[in-house]
Formats: sequence, structure tokens, C-alpha cells
Amino acid sequence: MPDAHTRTRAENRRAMEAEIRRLGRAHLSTHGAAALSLRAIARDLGVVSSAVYRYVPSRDELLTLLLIEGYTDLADAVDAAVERADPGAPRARLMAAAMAIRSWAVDDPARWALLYGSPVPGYAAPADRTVGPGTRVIARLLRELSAAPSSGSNPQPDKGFPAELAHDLDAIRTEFGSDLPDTTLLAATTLWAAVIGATSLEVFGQYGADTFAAPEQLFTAQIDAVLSLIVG
Amino acid sequence: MPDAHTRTRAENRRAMEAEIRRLGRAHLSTHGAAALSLRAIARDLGVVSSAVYRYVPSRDELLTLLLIEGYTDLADAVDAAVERADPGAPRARLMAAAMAIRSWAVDDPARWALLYGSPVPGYAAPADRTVGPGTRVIARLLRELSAAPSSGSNPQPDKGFPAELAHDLDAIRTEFGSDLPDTTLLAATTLWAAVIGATSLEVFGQYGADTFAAPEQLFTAQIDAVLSLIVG
DNA sequence: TGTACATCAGTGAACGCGCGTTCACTGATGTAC
DNA sequence: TGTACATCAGTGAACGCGCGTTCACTGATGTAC
Repeated sequence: MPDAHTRTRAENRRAMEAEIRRLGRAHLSTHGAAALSLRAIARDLGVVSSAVYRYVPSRDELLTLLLIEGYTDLADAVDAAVERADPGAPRARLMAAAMAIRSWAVDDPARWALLYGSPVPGYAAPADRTVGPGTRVIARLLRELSAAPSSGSNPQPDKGFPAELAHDLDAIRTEFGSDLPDTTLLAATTLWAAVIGATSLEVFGQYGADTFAAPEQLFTAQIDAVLSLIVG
Repeated sequence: MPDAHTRTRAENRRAMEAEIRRLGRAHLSTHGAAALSLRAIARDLGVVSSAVYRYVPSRDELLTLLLIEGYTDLADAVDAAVERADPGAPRARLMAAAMAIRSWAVDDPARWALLYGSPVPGYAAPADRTVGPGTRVIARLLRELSAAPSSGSNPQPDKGFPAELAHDLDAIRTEFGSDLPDTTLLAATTLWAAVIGATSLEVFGQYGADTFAAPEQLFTAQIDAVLSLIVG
């Protein structure tokens, strides 16, 4: 990396912005989102606190940047994992997606907390910029499910969901351009809930220090059980 | 409530301790755990900040108190709901437990966040005092499952879990004094993950403002799907 | 290629705010005789 | 029933720390002619 004297202004700006994001991620890990502080980042940057405002308009804006970056990185990881899996094996593809989610979270618990943990008090994510990146993973799951030829080797009898729920499921089909039947769509949201729950329980330390020696095996077995509801 | 002049010292102390906890819960709701502040509580109490130290030794200790109280309240709510359900209908009892968890979380999102959300940065719960209350709910689920005569109308073929996972499941059986077979025990942890995940997704606002008009119906249908893995 | 001007990065001081915790203290409540 | 002493609740000041954000400023980098 050339030092400041040999870099052009534009290069320097890009480098600074990247460094601020990197430090932001690091502070997330060590102190949590609520304690993310522009002053601390300035300190690590070796720069006076007001200088950071040349690059980032406010603390909340930095949080938004990190949030979007997190959703994007996670979705990229999931996409890559799914694309490595056998195109003809929908169940394996879904499992690959679930495992990619867990791995990403285990590798960076603080960012997982930012995405799927408790909301940051006093901060509201701007929906117009976060919803897109934030729904990429679930959209991918739904697409993989649509590609699955048979919907469930253990097909539930269609229970006739209550009207409001059926209506909500319609709304989802519209939002994601999906045509999955109610039962499968419901099972997809169940898979989603199980993945989020299993991951958060592990990553947020709810499994006591040494309850599970093999959390990845536990996760895989759990998701496998849920998948048996959906896909052959 | 008699005012300070007619209360004895012991009565006053009990009233103050209760009020501090009540205000602590209120601050959790409005500002989140990371921002829980003894000074703010003192202000609401109408008392100088140092006075709070007559009742609570430190901020972290108050957090611990609230954590234990939260686990206890949640477990009490679950116990009450289960006991209202038909003793002969294990599936209905498990569903009652799940719905009690969700209701409790929806009624008090901040306490749910304290229990099952992102860890509070810089705070580590003292295991010796929190593990007991913190495992009451899952212990209850396991007991209800043990009472179930049949283990699964959709019994999974016993997959022969990998050795480490089987070992972990053994450890759980020991910890909770349970004798459920591997497959059922695994399904119980899956149920647990799904309940935590579905509840957190709803309570932490991951379902966009108006994605689901009937979140309770969604939850019920999801849990019902998972229960079909376990109990007839 | 050189000069004049505009843009930009970073400084340092300041505003006003919040926090946890300690300490010596006053005055009221409770207890032992 | 009354007095002497111990306990306790609450005060107010202080220590040392952190934060976000604004502002006028200097000096270096880039651009137009």
C-alpha cells in the first residue's frame, strides 16, 4: 500500500473510507453496535475526531453502511455456497445455504448481532436502503425451493390456513415473485426461523460454555429435520 | 401505598428495591440494555445518583437481577400456560408453551432482547446464578416430551448421528435428567431453535412493517409444522 | 511549463451532554438498656 | 417511658471518563488558463 505522499487524493479517499469501514467492523466485534463510536474510530485512525466527518456524515450513517455491507456479504456468501452445490439436488442446495449462514455468523458474531440481534436503541434502519440487501437470502431460499420438483416427501395435508395467514402468504408470493403453494411457503418460513434461531442460540452464547462440543453437527441435524418437512 | 413517613424502614427498602427493578425494566424497553443507567434510574426515582448505591451494588448487578427476573417470569408464564392445557394432549401442551413464549416476548420486547438477543457488550452474566433460571423453559419442554406416549407420528428413521453429536445429546440427557431417544431429543432442540427464531424475527422487527398482518397465526402454523416432527 | 485560484484533508478548540463510582456529611429511624 | 447510641437513607460535590457534532483555521493537492 503506497503511503499518503504517493497516493492521489481519490485513492486516499477510497482507502480512508475502506479503513473506516474496517475499523467499524472491528469495533462492532469488540464493543457492540450500541457502542460504535466515531471518536474511537478516529483514534484508531490516528486522526482527530472531527476529521472523520470528512468521510462519514454521522454515526447513524456509518451504522447504516455497515448494515448494508453485512447483508450484502452474507447474501454473497450464501449465493456462492448454493452455486457450488449440485444444481439437481434442491435439498443439498438448501442445506448449503443454511450452513453458509451459520458459518458466516460464527465467523463474525458481532455482524450477525447487527443483522439479526436486538435492535440498536435509538437507531432505525432506513428501509429504502436496507430492505433490498436484507431480503436477498430469503429470496434465494424461495427460488431454490421453486426449483425443487417435488414439494415434500412428507407432504403435510393442506391444512386450510386461516384467512389472514393465507392472505399474508399471498403478499409474500407477490413480493418475491414466487408461486410456491401455501404449505411449502409456510415450511420455507419455518426453515428460515429455525436457521435464525439455531444460529443465534449458538452465536449469542446461549449454549453454555461446553454444552455442545459439535455445534455444527447439531445445526446440520436440526436443519435436516426441518428440510424433511419440505423437500424430498 | 402508604407514603414514606408511615412506612417502616424495612417496608421502605422493599418498596425501593421493587421500584428500582420496575424502572430498570422500563429503561430496558425505551433505551436497551446497553444504555441501562443507574443515574437515569436515580433521576426517575427523584433521588440523587449516589443514593441508588444503597440498594444496588453496581450497574452490572442490576443487569444480573433483571436477567434472572426475566428468565423467571418467562418460565413462570410457560409453566402456567402448560398447566392450563390438557394433561393428556402432549402436542397441545407443547404448543401452549410455544405460544406462551411468543406472547411474553411480544408483550416485552426489551426483556426478550436481554434474554435471547445480542449479548450486552462488556457484561458477562454470572453463570452460577443465571443458568438455573435460564434453563427452566427448555427443561419444561423436555419433560413434556417425555410424558408423550408416542415419539412422532412421522418418526424419522434413526439416522445414526455422528459420534460427537451423539455424545452431546448424552450430555443433555444427563444435565436434564431426561431419557428421550436421540431423534426426539434432536427434534426438541429443533423446536427450541424454531421458537427462538420465529419469536426473535417477529419481535426484533425483521418482518417489515406490514409483511405479516397475522404474526400469531404464522407462528402457530410454523410451530405446528415442527411439532409434526415430534409428537402425534 | 508556470502561475492563480479552488478544493479538500486534517487540526484544535469548544459546546453540551451523559456515565459509574466514591466520599464525607446530615438528619431521621430504630434499638438496647 | 425515656435516654444514649447505632444504624441507615439520602445529599451534594467531586473524580475521571466518554460521546456527537460544529466551526474557523492552515496547509497541501489539484485544476484551468
